[in-house]
Amino acid sequence: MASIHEVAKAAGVSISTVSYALSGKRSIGADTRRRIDAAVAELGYRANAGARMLAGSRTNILALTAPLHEDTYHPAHMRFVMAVANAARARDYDTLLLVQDDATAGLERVTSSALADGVVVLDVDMHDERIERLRSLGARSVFVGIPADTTGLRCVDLDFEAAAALAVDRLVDAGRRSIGLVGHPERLYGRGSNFPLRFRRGFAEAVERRAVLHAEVFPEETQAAARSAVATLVDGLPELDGLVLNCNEPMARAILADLAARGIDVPGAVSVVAGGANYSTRDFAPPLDVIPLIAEESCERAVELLVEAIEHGDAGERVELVAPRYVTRGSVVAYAASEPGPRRGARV
Amino acid sequence: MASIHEVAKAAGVSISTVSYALSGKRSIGADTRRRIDAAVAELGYRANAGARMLAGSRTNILALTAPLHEDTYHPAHMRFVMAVANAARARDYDTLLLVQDDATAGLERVTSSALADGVVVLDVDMHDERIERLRSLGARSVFVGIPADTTGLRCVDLDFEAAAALAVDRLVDAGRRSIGLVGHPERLYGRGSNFPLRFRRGFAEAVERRAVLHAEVFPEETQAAARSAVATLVDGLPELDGLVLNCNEPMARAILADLAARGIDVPGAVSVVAGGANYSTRDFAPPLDVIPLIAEESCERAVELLVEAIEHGDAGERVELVAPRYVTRGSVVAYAASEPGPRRGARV
DNA sequence: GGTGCCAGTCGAAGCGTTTCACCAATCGCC
DNA sequence: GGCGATTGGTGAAACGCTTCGACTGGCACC
Repeated sequence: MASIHEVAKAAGVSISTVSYALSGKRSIGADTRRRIDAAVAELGYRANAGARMLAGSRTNILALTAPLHEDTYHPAHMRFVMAVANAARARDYDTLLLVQDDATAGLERVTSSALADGVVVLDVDMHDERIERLRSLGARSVFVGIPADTTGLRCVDLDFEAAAALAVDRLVDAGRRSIGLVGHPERLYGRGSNFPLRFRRGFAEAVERRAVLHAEVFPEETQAAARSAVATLVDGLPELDGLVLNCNEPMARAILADLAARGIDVPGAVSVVAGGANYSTRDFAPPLDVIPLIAEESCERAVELLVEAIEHGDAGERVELVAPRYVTRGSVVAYAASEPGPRRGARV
Repeated sequence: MASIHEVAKAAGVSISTVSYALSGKRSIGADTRRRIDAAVAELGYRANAGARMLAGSRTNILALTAPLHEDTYHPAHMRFVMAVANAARARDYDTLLLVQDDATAGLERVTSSALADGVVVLDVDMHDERIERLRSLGARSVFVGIPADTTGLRCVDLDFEAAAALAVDRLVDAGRRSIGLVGHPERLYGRGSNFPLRFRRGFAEAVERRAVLHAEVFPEETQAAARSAVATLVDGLPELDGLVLNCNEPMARAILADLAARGIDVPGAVSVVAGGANYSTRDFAPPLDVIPLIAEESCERAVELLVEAIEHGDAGERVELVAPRYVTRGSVVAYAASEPGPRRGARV
């Protein structure tokens, strides 16, 4: 309510002095500064946002475009939204939420009305319509996820290919030679949500490179599909002794439950790793080794990049892949020395 | 980028005419309007947000304060956030997200800098610290949830007491006489998230009023707790033939699974209703009758109330309870005529 | 043919900042 | 002791919009 004018009067200085004292863009005498601080505290002064935007041509607001697809996994989505908002706040930015149809349409509004200084793009599709939109608007933006064509784009994401490779490597290093992949439902790969695709590619390359047997399944998100997925793997890969999970939490649990029901010992007979998982595997039975997908990590880096671009006018293209980290919880073990053969022994 | 000045020049009219044409606050000649519209389209004009805020002293932004407690159920939380953002957009408002510690601290910032026109408060505690904060800031706000003291507050929420009563009534009307309640973990009632409390109270009153046997359990969110909860109910209420669920989805599933494991037939032996549920019960086995907690309903009404207050300066206090709706899916049935006795018969 | 009214248009005064250009005093240095 | 640099301060010009008051024709009415 109080304006900078009143603060200036109360402190006995000019308006511009108050502005400089508050922004820190010029040095201010110690005494003057004290009087200004006192006046600000006294009056509970807070710069008017609209005036600041108008004069400063900066809003300190980031738009967050977060559509919700039918197949979006809500808890994960939530984490990313929160993570962006927190990262923004840490750099003194507020976050404007663009959801549903407005996730695309709203870009024009907030961008060309200069409501937001930049845009954080969540849940990126391979050929995302927001890419073109943002390009034509000339808006500063950062993508959390990697679309097909990244020219001119700022992107951050977990390195899913490396994550898949890491999972395979650990299993192979533990002596596993027949490795299955449980991926997302097939249709996801079509639509072009791209991380499943990258993980899948990473897996394919890794099993090739390590020259091990392998099989892949992409079950729908039902218990029945989980069961038949396990059946497919076991039938198709009789020596199955390693499993990489790149699916949602309920599916991961269902797979484990089915393994247990079949009397397949984890990790003895089949060692298991969850890769690119946005959930905790600590309370799984057994707790799973995991290469986590940490929302905070990607989002913080993304916001950092965007804010840098906004404040220092950095141009351009940049794709940053966050290196995967392996968390051991005991679900991958080497074969016991006394038991050189694979699963068959343990199975009985 | 283009300013109103350029639009005015292009249309051959004055700035104020453009402003009036765009806001509709004064009538405009048909021809003038046409020229202005053409110029706007041509130039891709969009009013500068900062300037508009400054001059109009309205921002068309709603702040959404949505802290995430440890025990917040993410998917539900997500729904409410989305619902608010959508409702706001439908009324031409944008949504600024205030999360975590900023959920409280940010209120001062966005409010006294006139960044937001009003505040939507989510996840309301019985004695929420944001209440005092908002009161002292004199900010327009609406609470989705009902705190202990509602004087001077605008609140909207599902009528959980009525929901509980409705659940009990349906069971009793179906001839059920021994009704159990599965609530939230005990600590939730202490902390003062208030809807569990209201549901619990509604249940207590209803079973009293209908004079039926009853028991209540408040399991932690684990499978083991679910099992022991069922055990407690069955032991404490040997004739148990009706069950009201006011818990999260995983717990509800776990309870059903345990009933099945015990060979207790749903709905024959025990009829079940989920009350105030924020999840779908359609794919449950069996699908459950439900009194849904619909985020969109509460949030839309809340935003409507808030926007009304902002735009028409409506003052004050108002508590609106959304009437519960009962959705039948077949998990509540009357006893078969041939089988007057309760559960025992069906159990064998 | 006044009088009053209304629709349509305009000019200009804010709104509350930031920032540029300018000035005065002080300081260090040869 | 004179000169340039530095420090701390000021006034005023933007920034791009909304809105008030004033103005002008045209129209209806008696």
